[in-house]
Amino acid sequence: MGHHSCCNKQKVKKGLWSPEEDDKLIKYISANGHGSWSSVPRLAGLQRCGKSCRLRWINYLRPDLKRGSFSSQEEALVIELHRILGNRWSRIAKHLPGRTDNEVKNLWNTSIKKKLLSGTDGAVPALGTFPVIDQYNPSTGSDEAGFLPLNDPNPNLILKSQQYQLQYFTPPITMLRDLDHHGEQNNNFRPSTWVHFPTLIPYSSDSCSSITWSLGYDHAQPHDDSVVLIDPNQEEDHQNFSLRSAPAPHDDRIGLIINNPSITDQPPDNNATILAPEMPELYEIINCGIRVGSKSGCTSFTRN
DNA sequence: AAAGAGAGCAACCGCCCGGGT
DNA sequence: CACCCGGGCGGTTGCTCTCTT
Repeated sequence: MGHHSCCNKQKVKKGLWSPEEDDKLIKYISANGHGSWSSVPRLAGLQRCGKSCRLRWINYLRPDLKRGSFSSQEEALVIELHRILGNRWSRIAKHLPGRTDNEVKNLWNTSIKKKLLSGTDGAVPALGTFPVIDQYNPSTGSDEAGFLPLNDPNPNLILKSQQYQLQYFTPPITMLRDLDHHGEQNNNFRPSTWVHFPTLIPYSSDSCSSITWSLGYDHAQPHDDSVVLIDPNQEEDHQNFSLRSAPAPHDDRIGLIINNPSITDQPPDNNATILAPEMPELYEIINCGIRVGSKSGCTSFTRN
C-alpha cells in the first residue's frame, strides 16, 4: 500500500541528497531523460528509490526552476489561485513558471497562512497594486515584468469584501505569456488577439452558492451561446474555454458570464473595456478574481 | 557566546489513479 | 474484472538555519 517495488529494496538511501548523488542524477537525466523513474536509480548508479529520484529532480534539480524567495506578485497570485483551487498545489504551481508544487505548498504553510490568519492586511499586496508595464517585450522575456497596462482601471473591479488582496485585477503578464492551453510553458505566446469585455456587472443567481457575474448588459440567458463558463473542479486540460452554453443559474459551477465579448486584433481601448489577451488561464483567473460573496449574501462591487 | 524558539524547506509517506496484463 | 505497477499529488515530518534572549 503506497509502497513501490523500487522502494522495497534494501540499501535504499534516504534523507538529504549529497552533491555527488545530485551530479549522478543530473548527468543521467541530461543524457537519457528520465524514462521510467523506477529504473533511473539503477541506471544512474544511485542507491535511491525511483520516487525519491523523481522528487529530487522535479523539486530541486530541474534546470528550469526559479530559485529564491517568492515575489510579492507570486504570493498574491498564490493566494488568489488558492481561493479557487484550494490545496491543489500542483495546479497552482502550473501558473507560476519555475515554481514547484512543493514550493507553493511550503510557501502557503509557512508564510501566507500566517499572514492571512493574523489579518495583516497589506502584508501581501493586492495584485492590482503592483506597478504596471507599458508592454510585454517578448525579446526580453523578463520574468520581472509586471502587469498589463491598465491606465484606467475599471472601478467595477474593486472588491469591497476582499480589498486586502485584490482591488482590481490584472493578470500577471508572465502567466499570460508562459502558459499554453495545457499549462505548459510557451515562450512564443504573443497577445495578438484581444477579447473586449464590456463593463462588469454582477449577475445574481437564485442561490448565492453559485455566484455568477456578468460582464455587461443584461443577464445571460441560461443557454446563451456567448457565455464562458469555467468549472474549477474540472481538469484544466479538458476546459477548452470556448464560448459555450451556460447551465441554469442553480448549477454548482462557478460561472463567469461574458455577454458578447468581441474578439479582435485591435489593440486595447482602456477607456471602455477590460482587456485581456485570449488565454484560457486568464479567464480562470478573472473568474477567480471576481467571484465574491457568500451564501448569506452576495457582495456587490463598489464604485469610486 | 550559548541555548532555546521559531521559521523555512527538503524529503518522505500514504493514498489515489490510470494503464497494462 | 481483478490485480499489479508506476506516476503523481497532498499531507506531514524532521533537519537546518536564523533569530532572540
